Amino acid sequence: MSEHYPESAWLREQGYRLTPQRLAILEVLRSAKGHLSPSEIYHQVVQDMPGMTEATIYRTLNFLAEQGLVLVAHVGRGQLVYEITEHDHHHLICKQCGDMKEIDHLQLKALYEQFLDDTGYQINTIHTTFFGLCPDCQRK
Amino acid sequence: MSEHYPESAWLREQGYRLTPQRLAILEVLRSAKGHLSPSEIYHQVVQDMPGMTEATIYRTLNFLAEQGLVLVAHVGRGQLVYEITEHDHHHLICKQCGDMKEIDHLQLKALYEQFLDDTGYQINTIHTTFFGLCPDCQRK
DNA sequence: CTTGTTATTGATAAAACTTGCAATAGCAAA
DNA sequence: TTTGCTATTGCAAGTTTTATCAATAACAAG
Repeated sequence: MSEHYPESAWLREQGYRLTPQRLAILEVLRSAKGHLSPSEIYHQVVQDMPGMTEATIYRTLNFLAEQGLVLVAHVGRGQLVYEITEHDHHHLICKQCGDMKEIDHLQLKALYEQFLDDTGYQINTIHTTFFGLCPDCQRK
Repeated sequence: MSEHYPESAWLREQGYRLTPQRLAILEVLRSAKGHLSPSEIYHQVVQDMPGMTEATIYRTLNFLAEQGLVLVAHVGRGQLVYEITEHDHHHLICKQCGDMKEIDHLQLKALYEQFLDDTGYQINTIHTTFFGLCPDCQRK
């Protein structure tokens, strides 16, 4: 992302600032295919931005996640991973072999609407991880 | 949980051992209502078991989660929380005020079966957290 | 372009979590 | 009961993540 992306204008409207650090992190996420962990992001960003701190990485990722510009996912064990918000999707992960499939958001839309009816809750997090066994691992 | 719970026999059958540490942690989780964080669990367990280490808490929680005896949940920001596997349920959490509702597993059963049809994946993790806005926070 | 406000960063320390390894202790089998 | 195997623990060091706070720098307004 650079200055002309729509997110930029939007952030400013909210009273937030467009810092080089935020732009760099978003740029890395945007050009990445799939998930990145905080340390992966750090190592990529620090190359073009020697001053970058890990603390800033964590703070910025939390901030961007709250703003909905990036998605947080808890895929498997260990650290959380982040990815740019592009198309609404979810993950289906094999606990055995780690294989990962994407689930289109449309498949959950009906469920979300049902939650609204049942509980009055309006779902907005958009990202859900389901764990299971892939067909191969079920056989073993 | 103590020696006579069914989990005990099952663990032994798998070749795992029934240690006082595991029993104590399970006992704390069993008598707790709702979620506990690792440090909460530690502070409770260490009272009756002075030797208990935090490293053991983390290792044991991961172990019990892998075995399916406890559920891990990512409720809100910050650390993961754990609870005993008793009735299958999920969580619906308000991102604004933190209010939490339980969702019965039956509401997701159809979805899980659909995943099996579409992808061949058999869901086994049983615990999913949905984030959204509760009715009150939607008005503001 | 200059200035003032304050959101954001960097640096540091603290907290949370993980890992490696030698010593301990479950428990199966004799 | 006693013995042997090895899963598990405790300890200590290492890594990851969060919190604090003074200094910096976006950006709106003059």
